[in-house]
Amino acid sequence: MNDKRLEHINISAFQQDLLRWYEENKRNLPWRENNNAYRVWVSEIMLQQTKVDTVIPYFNRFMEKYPTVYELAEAEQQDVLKQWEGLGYYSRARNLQTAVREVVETYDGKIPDDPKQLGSLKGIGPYTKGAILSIAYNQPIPAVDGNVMRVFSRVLHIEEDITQSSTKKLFEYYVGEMISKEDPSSFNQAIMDLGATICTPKQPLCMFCPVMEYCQAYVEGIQESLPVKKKAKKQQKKKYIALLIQNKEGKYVIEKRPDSGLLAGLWQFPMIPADEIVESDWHRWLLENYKIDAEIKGSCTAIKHVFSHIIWNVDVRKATTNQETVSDSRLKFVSIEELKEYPFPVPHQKMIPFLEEK
DNA sequence: AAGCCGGGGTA
DNA sequence: TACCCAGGCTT
Repeated sequence: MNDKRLEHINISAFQQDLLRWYEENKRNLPWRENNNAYRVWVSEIMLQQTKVDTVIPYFNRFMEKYPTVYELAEAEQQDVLKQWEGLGYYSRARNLQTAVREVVETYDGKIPDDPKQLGSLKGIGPYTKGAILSIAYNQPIPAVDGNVMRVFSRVLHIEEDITQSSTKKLFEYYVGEMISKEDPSSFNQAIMDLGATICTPKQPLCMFCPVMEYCQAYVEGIQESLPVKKKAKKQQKKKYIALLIQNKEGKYVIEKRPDSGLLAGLWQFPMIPADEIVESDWHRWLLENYKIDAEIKGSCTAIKHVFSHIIWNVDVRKATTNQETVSDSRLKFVSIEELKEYPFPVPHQKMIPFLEEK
């Protein structure tokens, strides 16, 4: 391999300075109370593309409701999604439960410490596999995420585009060379803490960095221009009309989204794709697609919601119907109280306060 | 390799 | 706005 970047660095001294800093400065986080593999696993899934502060309350609630793999394995998927409501990337929740069920059935409830077995579980990719093996089982395996690539792109002056999959393998190689064989758990977590608190994306606090003397980018004064990352393309915009359809019993129509794709398995208020359907056709379109005959009223609020790859602009309108039942099995009439038991995506949660309003 | 998949926080 | 975040799955 290409070890030029490692020639100038004293790996053992780097490890020592990093680990000493970590011991004194590590963050006090709920999933660090112990190294229980299930807790590590759940935390790592929740932390995918999600900040620590966002995860903490979800993690605590989740652990209270599902303390071990057995409670989670036996839960209803809709209840798990309700626990995940607002956290995003809902396939994480579905995959986690699928994997937990496999652990219960195939491994007698014990989370595998074998890399091949662990990595074959649904939702456990290269990063999460490395994180669980190192943190829970103290195996010297890299756990390369965006944080780690940022830190090492600077320490080793690596200019490869970190959005490329080949680049991730390069970092896995280097971390494999650098990781402490005595305390891989602390090493991996130390890099994460360093990336989150000091080696930040913008204006890194190099003055407080425990490994600044080993950092090639700092020596060259180019830490702000690393890592190199290709720009993401802009999101496409989509317009919808969301309908709060009330019947004479005061109940509202909600709809379960398909089992795959965006917001899979979550519930929402019926939506008309306003890019495709002109206003004069709304009533007919609703009748044909939802089998609901409703009188659509004026707009009561507008909601903009930015996803990673789409932007929704939703015009929310009240509507009334004389129907008391719906023929489509993905549809339901529910009271405002009942509605709160269903998992809703955030943009639709924001519509709920407008239900009671007159 | 590129696209899909949420939501919140920051400069 | 734009960018970022303890990524993985599908195509």
